[in-house]
This record gives sequence, C-alpha cells and structure tokens, in this order.
Amino acid sequence: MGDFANRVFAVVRRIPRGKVATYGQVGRLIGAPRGARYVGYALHANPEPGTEPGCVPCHRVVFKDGRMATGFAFGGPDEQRKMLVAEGVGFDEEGRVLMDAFQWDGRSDGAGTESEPSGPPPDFDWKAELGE
DNA sequence: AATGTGACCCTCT
DNA sequence: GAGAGGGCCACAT
Repeated sequence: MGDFANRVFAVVRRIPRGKVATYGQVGRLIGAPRGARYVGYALHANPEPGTEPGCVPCHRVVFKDGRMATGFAFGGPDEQRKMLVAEGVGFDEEGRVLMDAFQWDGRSDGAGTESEPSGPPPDFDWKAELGE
C-alpha cells in the first residue's frame, strides 16, 4: 500500500482509548484536507483491526457528526458502537458519539476542550511513528 | 495514460 | 433548516 495509507494507520493508532477522531480530522492530520474520503479507503485495507495496542482501532474513527460508517463495519455499526461504549465513549439518544466530550484533540488526550481549531492543522510527527 | 471508485467534507441553492 | 452538487485525494484496472 502507499505511504498515505500508512500515515492514516499511524494516526489512527495514535487515537487514545476512550476517544474518537473524525475522518476529516485524520485527513487533515496527515495532510489531506480534502482527502478525508481516502482515509476510509485506506482503513478498508486495515491490516490489523482491533482494540489492542499496535492494531489499527478503526472503530474509533467516526463521522464529524459523531455517526459511524453505516453499511460497513467489522460486525456492523452496532458492534462498533458497543466497542466504543466498552472503551468509555458516550453516546446520545440518536446513537451518535458525544464529540464535544470524546473527540480526540490530535495531540494530547487530557485536553477537555475538543474544539477543532479554524487555523492550520497541527504538524504530526508520523516520521517518528513510522520509524523514519 | 486515462478512467472509475471510495468507511467524506464543504458550499451553494 | 434541509437537500443537492462539487471537489479533491490516492489507488486499482
């Protein structure tokens, strides 16, 4: 696979347990603001999905609305939701993730304010992650 | 080399 | 406020 997908995996692996990230956010982190669509495409080639560290927790990647990819998941949206709930992610009555409280910052997991900055995306150091 | 596809997001009407 | 359309990315054929 290409390096792009590799970056996607690196970023997704960086998502801490109990947090979720949006496709668009991941896309911006890897340097593809309009390539969010390919994020899911890359995750489709996910080599090792799972909750354990070292794997690619694609279940922690959801829509910006907090909704998850319906129609395709490693067991259906229901299973994915259960996995997220098991990790401590909160859902609302509509079955969407509470992005205001569980959206990953992209850099640290302790920050409570998960407001996506309007400015430029932060520089992510995937080179170190990929072992460059 | 060109065309088609895809787990999306933003903007306009 | 809701719906429709466009766009750009990388990968596969």
